[in-house]
Amino acid sequence: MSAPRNARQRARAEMTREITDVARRQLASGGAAALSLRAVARELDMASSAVYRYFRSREELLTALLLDAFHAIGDAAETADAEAKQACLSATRRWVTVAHAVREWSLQHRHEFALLYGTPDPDYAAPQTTGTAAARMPLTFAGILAAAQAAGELNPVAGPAVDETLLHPDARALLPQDLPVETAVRFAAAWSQMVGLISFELFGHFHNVTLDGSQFFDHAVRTVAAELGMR
Amino acid sequence: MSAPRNARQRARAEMTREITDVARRQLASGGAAALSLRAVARELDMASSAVYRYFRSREELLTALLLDAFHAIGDAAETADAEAKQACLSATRRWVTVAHAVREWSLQHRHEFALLYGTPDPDYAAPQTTGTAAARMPLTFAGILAAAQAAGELNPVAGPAVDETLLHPDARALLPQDLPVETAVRFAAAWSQMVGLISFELFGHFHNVTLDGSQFFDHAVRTVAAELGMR
DNA sequence: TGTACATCAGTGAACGCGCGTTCACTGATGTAC
DNA sequence: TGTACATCAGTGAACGCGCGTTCACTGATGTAC
Repeated sequence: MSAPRNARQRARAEMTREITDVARRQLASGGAAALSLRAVARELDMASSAVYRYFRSREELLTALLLDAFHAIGDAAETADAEAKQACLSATRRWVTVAHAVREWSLQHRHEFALLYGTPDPDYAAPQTTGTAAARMPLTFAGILAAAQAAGELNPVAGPAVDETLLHPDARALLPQDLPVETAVRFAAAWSQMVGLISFELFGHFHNVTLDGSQFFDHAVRTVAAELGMR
Repeated sequence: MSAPRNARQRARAEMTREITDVARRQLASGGAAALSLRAVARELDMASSAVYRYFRSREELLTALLLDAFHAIGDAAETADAEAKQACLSATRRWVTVAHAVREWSLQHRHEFALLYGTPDPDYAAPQTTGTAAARMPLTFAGILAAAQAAGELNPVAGPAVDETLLHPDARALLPQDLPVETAVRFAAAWSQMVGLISFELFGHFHNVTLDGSQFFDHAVRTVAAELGMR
């Protein structure tokens, strides 16, 4: 992962970037199913076989796009959170701000969002380990909750008791160890429901539900944040 | 829509059913993208062109499957609700029971669920009007909320004020006119979040969140029901 | 009841399309002496 | 600095695949007289 040393390596890095850029555009306009190596090569005026110098298969190219997208949505969340933090917003308002940023990114990158959180492509087995990329967005929300707790601004929530084993250790690890497990479970549900809401809107299932997706989302997210016990 | 009169019409009805059955099986095993008229014809030992006597295009066949699936998930919800009603369960328990029934159907029919609530297929424009089919499942939940209200067992919910225009008239129409708009909005959000949770689990995004999808879902749905003000 | 005609299910070949991937190759860039 | 060899980007043809849809046709079923 060191910097490219000579002309050949620089050219290689640039070509790789051009290929993923074109591929991302094609993904954006027609979804993962519409992404074809041949079409990418065509747009770059090269033989389709040449792409194989850069990616061993269509699957490997898709994986690169998947990782990029995880980082992009993570960036969107982190950037919005940094601004919210600087503006000294309350935990609830930070949460809502970041949620809107994630929704906006998703609206502007529907097919990339679909690649991350939509119906999986039966012909494409997403890699088991997406490293830290996939965790960045949820981790941003976890950070907000953690900050609220650290500041002693987290009200305990009422609700059914839950078992420690309900949460996956990986999910538990995102959150402070001293956070009550009830709150941790609520957090996981809140995050899932938020992403679920975005899917719903993106995939067109809101047409008969609300006339104002943004306001509806705002309301839902605000409610969820309150129920997490944040101020 | 009258009963078939003669042998030819009976044969036609039966053949149509056979085609949709085979198509549904193929949809179930590989998703909408993997459904091909040629494969269906092959499985039925007929020329691929023969299918065109029954469906004018692949799209028309998919639409038939879509409608079937809406009815099937509606059936699952209504059947569970009828049992819950007969067992005189509380509104909350009715809600949770039906939610589990919907989840179970979805787990057993992943690809059909994906057709209804997953990433839309760019090559397939789902019909604008799915008639009453699509409404059956949400309507079942609306009925539970309405019954709770009619019985005076609905606590008012606290939360941000909302505008009447936030909800689509179609969604509003599912619910009693005298239901507070705040509750109506919460209902819409609750239903969307529930379907969103199911998508999430089905599409494999829960692997790192929970170890027990059913229990996690139970917890989330129970919480949501409580927040709707049901007992 | 029988005949003439219309309807319609099903056939098989064909059209035109695009895909992922492989392979032997050419020619340019990089490296070791 | 120059030469010999190795590395590697890119080419173009080919393989093998499957798809949706159309079309002229055959032969069976249904209908009107």
